[in-house]
Amino acid sequence: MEFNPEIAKKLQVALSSHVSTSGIDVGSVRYVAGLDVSYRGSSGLAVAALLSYPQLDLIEYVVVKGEVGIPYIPGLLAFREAPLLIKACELLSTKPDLLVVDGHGVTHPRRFGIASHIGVVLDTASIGVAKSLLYGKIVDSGSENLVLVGDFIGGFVVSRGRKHLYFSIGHKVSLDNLRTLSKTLFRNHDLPEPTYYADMISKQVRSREVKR
DNA sequence: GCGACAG
DNA sequence: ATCTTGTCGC
Repeated sequence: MEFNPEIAKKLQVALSSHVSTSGIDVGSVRYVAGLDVSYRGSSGLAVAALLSYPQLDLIEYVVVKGEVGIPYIPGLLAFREAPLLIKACELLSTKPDLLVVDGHGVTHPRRFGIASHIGVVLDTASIGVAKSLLYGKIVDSGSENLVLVGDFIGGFVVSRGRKHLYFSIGHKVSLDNLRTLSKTLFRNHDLPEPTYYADMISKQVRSREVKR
């Protein structure tokens, strides 16, 4: 059976009802996983980097390689990347209390971006961190640039270095949780530490394979 | 119909 | 995301 974009969209609409925006206790979070994928043609390399929280030290990482048969279609990114990322996540020896995903959560046309998708599938709290806006309207509240999806606040913009990062609610996370995380997930880079590690490891493994 | 469009 | 060297700036 081939990939059907229209059916995929209906699936997102249906699954979006499972997203929870009620908060967790960030104070009890001990492990955070950063998720990212790099490519070499149609070969995807997914990385799940596990870090301690709030120390943010790298504890372990899992790399999963596989052929990606679905093309990138704005709004349907999860169908291309989530399968490999979920596998990598499940192979971690310790279950993360929070997932930091490359991309958006509820700031999505059907309120079900890849961060929400993975969070719901793994029944784990998650947030999305994207480098550009996909959907929603930016509104300056005076203290922050919020991302509105309809009349719902799905996230906000974080200025880090010279770039803007779009933090969004994924699953089982509240706006206040997101605010706390946006201030405690950074260390010495422009990206949240979990994302930085996942991204770094992914590209490192990829270039290491090109040489052999 | 036109433009926008995560990675 | 990826193709790609050096270079400008904090």
